[in-house]
Amino acid sequence: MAITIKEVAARAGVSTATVSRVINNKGYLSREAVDRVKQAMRDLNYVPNTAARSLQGKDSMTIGVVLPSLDNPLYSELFEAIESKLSTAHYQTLLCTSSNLPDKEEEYFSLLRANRVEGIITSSHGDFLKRKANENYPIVCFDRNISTKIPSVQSDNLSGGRKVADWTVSRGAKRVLILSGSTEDLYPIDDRIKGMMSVFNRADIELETAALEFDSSTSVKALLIQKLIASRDYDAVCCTDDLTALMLKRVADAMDYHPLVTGYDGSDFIRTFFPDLTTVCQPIPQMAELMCNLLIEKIHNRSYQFESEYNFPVKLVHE
Amino acid sequence: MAITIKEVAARAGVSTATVSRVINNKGYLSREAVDRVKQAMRDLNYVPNTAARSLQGKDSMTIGVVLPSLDNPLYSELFEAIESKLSTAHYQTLLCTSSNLPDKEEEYFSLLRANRVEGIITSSHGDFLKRKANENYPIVCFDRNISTKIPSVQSDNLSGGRKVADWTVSRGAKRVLILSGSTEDLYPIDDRIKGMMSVFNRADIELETAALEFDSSTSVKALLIQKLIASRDYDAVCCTDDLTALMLKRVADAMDYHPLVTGYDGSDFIRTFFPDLTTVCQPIPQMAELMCNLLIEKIHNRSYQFESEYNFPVKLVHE
DNA sequence: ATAAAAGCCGCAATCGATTACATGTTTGCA
DNA sequence: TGCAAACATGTAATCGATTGCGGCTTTTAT
Repeated sequence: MAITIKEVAARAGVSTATVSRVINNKGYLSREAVDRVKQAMRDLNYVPNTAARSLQGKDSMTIGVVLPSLDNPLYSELFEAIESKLSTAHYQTLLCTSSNLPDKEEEYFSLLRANRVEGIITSSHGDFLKRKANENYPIVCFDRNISTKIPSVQSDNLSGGRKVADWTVSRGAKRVLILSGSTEDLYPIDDRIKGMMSVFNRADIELETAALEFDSSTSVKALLIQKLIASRDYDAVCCTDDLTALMLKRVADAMDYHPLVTGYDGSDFIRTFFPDLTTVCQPIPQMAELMCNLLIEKIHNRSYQFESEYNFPVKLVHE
Repeated sequence: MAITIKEVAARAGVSTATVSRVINNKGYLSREAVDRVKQAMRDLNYVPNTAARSLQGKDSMTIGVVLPSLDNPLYSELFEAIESKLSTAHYQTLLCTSSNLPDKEEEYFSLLRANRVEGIITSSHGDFLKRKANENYPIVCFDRNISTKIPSVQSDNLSGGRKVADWTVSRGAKRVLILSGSTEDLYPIDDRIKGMMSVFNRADIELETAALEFDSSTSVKALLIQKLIASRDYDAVCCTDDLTALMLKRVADAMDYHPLVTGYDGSDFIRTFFPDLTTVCQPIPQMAELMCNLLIEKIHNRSYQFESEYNFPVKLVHE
């Protein structure tokens, strides 16, 4: 068994209280006591038991983040922005990824709460979140309308969808494929598509839609895409996220087929390394900052009432 | 304050002992007691306090990961691979990112240990790790030779460097720039450069080296790179990581200057979306798996002695 | 019918540290 | 010299959960 404070106290010939004071450098201490305790700690190779310490119930000053995955730079940038913001507010940040599995999401929620995080930022859509909605525990969602009690910080997906479609129409497209990166009926993607459709329908565009299985490997996705565009029927493909757009571009390029392509998300990474991809850019750092501020506000004041949605404007970027 | 076992017990009309038995499914329990306790836990949204539990010597079944950042897909893929592997071994995983700040690394180490993680996987190089080396606490490093007591799981950086250089020479380069993504004298990058140099020197190549500040923004980096290659003096640039290589390629393309370019790391993401970048591919999933296995072994058997290095072979990929 | 076994559950000690409070000693200053 | 403030340290309660022990009740077996 590991050395405890008692053994240190015994060896130094003082009480455990004095040892604790030395460890925390708190209260009055004589030079001599400090020396003796420190010597004893060194002699015994003492390491304080952190579990016992945190049982004393101080604030953990820690916030948890649950994201589906880090494959998409959107999420890694979001996390980095959150971490950085929370860090300046003297909070530490713990991240868990759920691979989009609802069970895992819930398990990680429990883990974080068991570890006494003071609040959670998430992009989960698990139903269990609905159940948590009434707890008044500080939770903020990224781009997920779970409940009126849990705020969704999001960008204006409808408007983003419209902008993409406007641009596509303005470039003269007549037959368009809307390609979703996920088969699930997810909230934000849904709105993006709605936005696109509202424009395309009015413009009398020939429209088709398709979706990829979220958890397919990249090579399977490539094959699916290949099948979808084998007919070369479309003169534009509007994707609901950048990675899908890039994948499509690659596959199409290989076929020497060059439809207009648009993505969605506009992470820094994508814009740096694929500046010629037309995409809708979400203000990730600002969204991260708002989520952090909302969460901290709620932590300090449990009766704080969130709005149910916070919408950020988006902008279309193209070469 | 959070709900404790006492309040659950009160609401269910039983003792804390019974609640604890329900939680741990241990000892004799009546159907009725179980139901009442579970209901009370649900009603109160009870989450057990891990600190208190681990004070009783319970395992947390949680492992911590500390990485410098998630900007590089190398790290996000590494993390995803670790999480997935640990998940099948019934461990949960917590991630912290340190922005390469030694103080933050140390703080996050303390945080993770306070949360009773059973071991830590990290890619930190903070000196504090050296101090921890003697504690016999389970730690495994990714690509960092900190101490003989802490194993470094890495790929063969020397050989990777040589492969890059061989390829560059075979393509007829005469004047080469070695461009490092970091000014710090970091272990793995160092070896990569050594490997490159050993080949270039023998082949009588005109060689220069340069390094970018690690924490500059992408736009600042682009400017620095622009300055470095303004003379168009090199017919090849060997970078110590893929992101630097991509950045260089972009800047050079914009100048209509097309030297040979090589990267290093070979993450899935880069290979999928930049298949024509010549790079050295590290077996990330395998490395992640070994790190997990080593850590778990050490957790189960504290007297297990690690090797000080585990080297994986690398392969050069080019179009 | 009756003892032994099994089932159910509460009391209270325990884990290792922190800290309010109490007690005793010095020091400072009028 | 006297008395309050500052200093030094110890005692014991406390944090939240676990668990050995013991007592009471219900089965089971003979």
